[in-house]
Amino acid sequence: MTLAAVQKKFILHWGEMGSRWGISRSMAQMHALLYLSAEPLTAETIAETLDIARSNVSTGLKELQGWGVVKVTHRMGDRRDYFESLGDVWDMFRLILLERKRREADQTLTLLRECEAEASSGQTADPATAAKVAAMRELFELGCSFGDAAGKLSPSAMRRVFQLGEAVFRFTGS
Amino acid sequence: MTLAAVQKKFILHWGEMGSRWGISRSMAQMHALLYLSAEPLTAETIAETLDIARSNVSTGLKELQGWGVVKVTHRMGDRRDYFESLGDVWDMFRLILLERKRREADQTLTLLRECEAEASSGQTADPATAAKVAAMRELFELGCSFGDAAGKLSPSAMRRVFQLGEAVFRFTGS
DNA sequence: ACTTTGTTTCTGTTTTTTCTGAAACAACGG
DNA sequence: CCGTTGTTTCAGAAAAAACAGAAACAAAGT
Repeated sequence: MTLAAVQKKFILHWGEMGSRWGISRSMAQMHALLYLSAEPLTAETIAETLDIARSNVSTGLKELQGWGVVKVTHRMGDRRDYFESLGDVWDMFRLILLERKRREADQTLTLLRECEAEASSGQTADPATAAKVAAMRELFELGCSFGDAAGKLSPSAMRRVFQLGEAVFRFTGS
Repeated sequence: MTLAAVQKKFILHWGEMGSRWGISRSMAQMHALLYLSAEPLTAETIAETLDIARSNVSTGLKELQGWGVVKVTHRMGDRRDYFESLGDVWDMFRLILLERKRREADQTLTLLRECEAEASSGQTADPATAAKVAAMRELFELGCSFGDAAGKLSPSAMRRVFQLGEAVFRFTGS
């Protein structure tokens, strides 16, 4: 499989972005490739096209499936797994948002609650600490529930929220 | 300077979270320490407290100032720089959001526009690619302007948006 | 002007993360 | 039940990032 210049550019940038956000470069590249591809690809094809180890592809694909952004399909008379990305960008965005919240924000919120309890009851820390921790806890609490609500939106509803943009905030402010 | 158990816990977790989001562990720890601290600290104190190299602290503080979340202050009769974090979590959130958008999303948007132009005019790529790139470009476009709008909100307004949560989306859906 | 105090830059080291290739494993058809 | 085809696991290698310490640099007081 040969990539056009545009496709290469897109895939490389996607890989770069991934690595800045704590997602391994090759995994992000696989995702980009599958997203651009008109039809599902085999792990073998992906490995050849991106020139990365077969095993690495296998691991990455498993991980991408864990995020919910890649699915397996099959063809009649072909035992191989074919992989395809979600087609809808808004759906992908939604899934990544939710998953990331679940893995990181929820866990942080739990810890912040523990800290808050310790800080307010404990004698060791100064009172300022307790207040700071509480403020942070509130931010994460509100952020988590906001994220949950956003994650329930349909792709079209989410798109509309983004489109309205400032208008949404004007509504809130009034 | 000695840290209470709660403070250590908070700082270590913050460092961990940072590294998952592409921010170096030590920088995130410095930020956490300054956030918790009731008063501004010198670079020296930070280095001792967190047990990291003085030079590393210097670099990290510069970077944190670049993000706008840390400021320098001074004391009468003391030549040293004292560093303090922003006190308001919403303000910090806002700044990080904006800065991250500026550094990553804007740059991606530019690239996507280039790709879109190449994909639609060029002959090399299949038509599916052009459509996929265009959809992604739209997502980033709307996301960027939404981010800009959100970044203009005052801390209290932002807090209100988060609090309203689902209600905001119901408004949008109607 | 020089010394003291404080900050930054830079190079090499360490640590962490990512990736590879081989070997183990699984499933299916003949 | 064995060979073929495909996937996964794992230990070690490679790459990237983060970090330490020394040396250079800056500024201010004396």
